[in-house]
Amino acid sequence: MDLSEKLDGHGAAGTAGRRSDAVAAELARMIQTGDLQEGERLPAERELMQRYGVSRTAVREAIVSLANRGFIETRLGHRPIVRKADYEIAVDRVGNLVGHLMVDREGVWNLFETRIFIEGGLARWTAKHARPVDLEELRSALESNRQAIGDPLLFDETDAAFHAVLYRAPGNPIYPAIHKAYVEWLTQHWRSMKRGAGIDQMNHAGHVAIFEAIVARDPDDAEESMRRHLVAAWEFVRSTFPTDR
Amino acid sequence: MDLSEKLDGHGAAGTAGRRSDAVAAELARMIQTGDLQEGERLPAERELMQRYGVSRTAVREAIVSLANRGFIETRLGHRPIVRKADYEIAVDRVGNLVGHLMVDREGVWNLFETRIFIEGGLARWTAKHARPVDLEELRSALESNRQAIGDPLLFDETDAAFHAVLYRAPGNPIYPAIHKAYVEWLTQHWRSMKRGAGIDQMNHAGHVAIFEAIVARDPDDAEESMRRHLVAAWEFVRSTFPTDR
DNA sequence: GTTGGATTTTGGTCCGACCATATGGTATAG
DNA sequence: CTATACCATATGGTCGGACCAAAATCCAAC
Repeated sequence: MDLSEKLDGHGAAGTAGRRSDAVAAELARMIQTGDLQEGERLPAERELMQRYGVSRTAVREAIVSLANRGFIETRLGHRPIVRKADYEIAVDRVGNLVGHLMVDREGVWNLFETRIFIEGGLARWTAKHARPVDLEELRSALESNRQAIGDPLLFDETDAAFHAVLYRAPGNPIYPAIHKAYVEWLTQHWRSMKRGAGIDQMNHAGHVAIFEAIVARDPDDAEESMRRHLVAAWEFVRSTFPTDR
Repeated sequence: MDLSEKLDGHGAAGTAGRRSDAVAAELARMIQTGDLQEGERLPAERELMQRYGVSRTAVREAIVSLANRGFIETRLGHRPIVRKADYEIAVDRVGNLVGHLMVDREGVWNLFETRIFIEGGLARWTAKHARPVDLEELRSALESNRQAIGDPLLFDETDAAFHAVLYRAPGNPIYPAIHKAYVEWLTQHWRSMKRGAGIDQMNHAGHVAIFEAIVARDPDDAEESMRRHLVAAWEFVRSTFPTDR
């Protein structure tokens, strides 16, 4: 097939956009419809150029495009491998796009504010709908967090794990993907904070308050506790910016 | 400069990854640090190949990569233009990554569920913190929506505008970007629904209930009204899937 | 000063070649 | 017979030069 483009000799961009875009679109379609299964190897470049009647250059640029969009994975000396993007990869990619928006206090605040919003809502949701198994997970995560007080690295880890339980509770894979992004994007600011031993105590206390509100099935209290917990955390994050007002 | 890579003759991938990746990384850095300002034109390909000591092929692939990531915008016969990605572009890009997850009912439901979650939270937030000007905007949007009953296209437009007010209210640019994505991603399913005149009536009634709860400053009622409104809408979206259970 | 065509710039494509890595099969050593 | 070293091949990565088409620019004619 010729991509339904009249083979107008070799040379410049035809009347219908870039050749490489046409190839990329065709391959992307095959991936999305399942003609090319996940994990399968893409045809070799030299075969694709014959199949679609374009040069290897065009094929290569199409492959680069697909790779950048996360549809395939390229390794040197190896045929590209089909990789359907999931929510995590997708959200991950947003990160390197808006990285430049995360350099000043306003950009980070915008992100952090959405976190307060979402986790507040999650705390409310969990207080209302959590199953016993969710509560048990939460209790367990809280205990691990308590034991980690004093060990900065371990505390951060168990801290994230505690919040992760809330993101998992609704059973929607989009939430954990968002949580992963929050952790990755905000982690650098978190790390640059010098923090005394008292900070861990305070954060753990926040977790306790959230947990207790949830087991008490008090949505309002759960949301408010979460909000207080995160706003307190923000005070430290914001302190990492020189131009504080 | 030579990208700090020993110019190991022309030929295959050096010891340090692809040449094009190195060029892309360097240009991306220049964009993020502001050495290349928004709207500015990138140097010509033939100049970049000299400046970095690589072939035009490598330069081109680097440019393709940057374009796919949204850092630059390419037009035929035109130098690429620097375009720093904002929240909208970023969220937009997630769409074409997870497009394949939006083909079955489960994927769409996961997305729709997050919409219910977020808009429920927004309704609650607005009921609690809305300024008079927000309420006025909301009232105006509601009136436009009422007048559009019967005109399918206009109704959808005013419907989205009504919800948009809620996304704008917190003053965080991330929320409108998310709303835009919801509208774009779910719009196709929405369109494929044949709907009688009564549906508009029902949806408008839902908006009225939400509005009244907000002006009454009743967060619980606002969230619940929004939830009912969206769950009802979901019933129609789900009907567009053949494998209903 | 404005307009319209010729020239220059610049991106898009093709071709053929070469190198580096990865894979697999084969011959050789144990 | 097994295991290892080695070589042929497949495949991706890079280069250089060439040509085309669209856009931008320049310049002369009006």
